[in-house]
Amino acid sequence: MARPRNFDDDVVVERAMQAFWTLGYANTSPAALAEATGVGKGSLYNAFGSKRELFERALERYDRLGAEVTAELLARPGTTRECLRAFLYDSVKSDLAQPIRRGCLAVNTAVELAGHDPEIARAVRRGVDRTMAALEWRIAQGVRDGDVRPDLAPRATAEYVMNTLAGLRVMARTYDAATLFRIADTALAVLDSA
Amino acid sequence: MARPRNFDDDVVVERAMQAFWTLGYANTSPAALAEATGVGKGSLYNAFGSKRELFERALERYDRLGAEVTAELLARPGTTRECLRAFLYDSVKSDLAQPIRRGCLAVNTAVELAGHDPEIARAVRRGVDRTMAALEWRIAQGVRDGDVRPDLAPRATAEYVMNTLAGLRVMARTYDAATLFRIADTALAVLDSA
DNA sequence: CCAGTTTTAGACCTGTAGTTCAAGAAAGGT
DNA sequence: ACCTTTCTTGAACTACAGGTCTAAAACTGG
Repeated sequence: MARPRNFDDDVVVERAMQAFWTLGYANTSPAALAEATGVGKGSLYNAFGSKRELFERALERYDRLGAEVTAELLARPGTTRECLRAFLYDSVKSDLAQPIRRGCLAVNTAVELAGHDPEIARAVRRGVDRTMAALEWRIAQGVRDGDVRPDLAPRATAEYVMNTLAGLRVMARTYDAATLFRIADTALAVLDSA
Repeated sequence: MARPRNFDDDVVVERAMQAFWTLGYANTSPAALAEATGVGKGSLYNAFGSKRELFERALERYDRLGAEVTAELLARPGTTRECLRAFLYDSVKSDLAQPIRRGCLAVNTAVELAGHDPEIARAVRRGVDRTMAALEWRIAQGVRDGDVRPDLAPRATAEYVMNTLAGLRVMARTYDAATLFRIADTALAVLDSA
C-alpha cells in the first residue's frame, strides 16, 4: 500500500545511541546522525520527528540494555560481594575498552541535560531506579544468605553502590585502570563484616 | 598611555565561570557570555582570545576556589570522619541550594569535554589531584591520630572519598537531599573501626 | 591639548545546526 | 495499468554560533 522503510528502526536507534554516547547530545549534529546511521537526514526526521525524540529512543534503549546486563550479572552464582564486584568491574572494563573514554550515557545525560530538561531528567531517573532496585534486591538476598552484614539496609546500600558506580563513570574520564579498580575494591570493603 | 580596561578580569572570569557552570560549555554562547559578564563580545575576545581560553581561565578559578574551601574544611578541628563528612555534606548542600542543579564544574567538564580535549582533561585532572592530595593528607593524619582504622591506605582512601564525591555530584542532578546525605553517611561508615 | 596607544560596542561575516519541503520512487489494492 | 499512500533524497531555509573588524572613545605622557 505504501513504500516500505528501507531501514530497521532498532538498528538506527542503536547507531544513534552510539553516536550520542561518544559525542554527547549537543555535539551530535543531524549530519553526524545521518552519517552514523546511514540514513538520510530527511528520513530520520520523517521517522523520529526530531533529534530530541531520537535521543529519547536512544536513551530508552541504553536503559533497557543496561538493565539486562545488570540483571544477568547479579543473577550469577557467587557471593553478594562477588556479584557487586563483577557489577562495578564490568562497567569499568567496558569503559576502558573503548578507544575514547565515553563513560556512561545515563551519567553523561544527567550531567549534560538533566538540569535543563525535566523530561530527560525523569527518563534518566527511571533507568537509574531500575538498576538500583536490582541492586537492592540482590543485597537483600545477601542479607538473608548471611554473606552481607545484617546491619546494612539494602536500600541505602544499593544507593551507595549506585553512587560508587556513578563516580567511577566520571573518574574513568581521567584516571587509569589501577586507580579505578582500587576504588571499586575500597568501596566494596564496606560490605564485609569486620 | 592607552585606554585602560573598564572591567576587572577576575570579576569577568567569575561571572563566566558561573555561566559555564550553569549552562555547560557548549551551551554557553559568546552572546550569553557577554550578557553574563556585562562586557561586549568584542572586548571579551580582545581580552581573552577565545571562548575556549576564557573557559580555561574559568576552570582554573574554579579549581583554585574549590581547593581553598577544601583546605579550610579539612583543617577544621574534629575527627577525620567529621571533617570528611563536612567535606561531602558541604558540596551536597551547596548543590541543593542552587535553583537549578548544576553539579560540579569539574565533573561537568570531565563529562562534557575531557574525552575529546586532552588539554582540558589535564586541567581537570590537576584540580582533582589537588583535592585528592588534601584528602590523603587529612586521612594520614587521622591514621596517626588513631581516629581512622590503621589498615586503611591514605592514598586509596582518598581516591575512594573523591570518587564518592564525584558520584554525589552526579546523583545530585536527579536525587533528593535525604538520599544524598544517606549515601554520604554510608560511604563514611567504611572508615569506622568495626 | 595633542600624539600615540589600547579598549569598546556592535555591525558584519562565514559556517553549520536543526528542520522543512518538493519531487520522485516503491509498494499494494483494484 | 493506475491510484493512493508512505518513504527517500537532497536542496533550501532560518537562526544562531563563534569570531573578526572598524570607527569611535578613553586614557596618558610629553
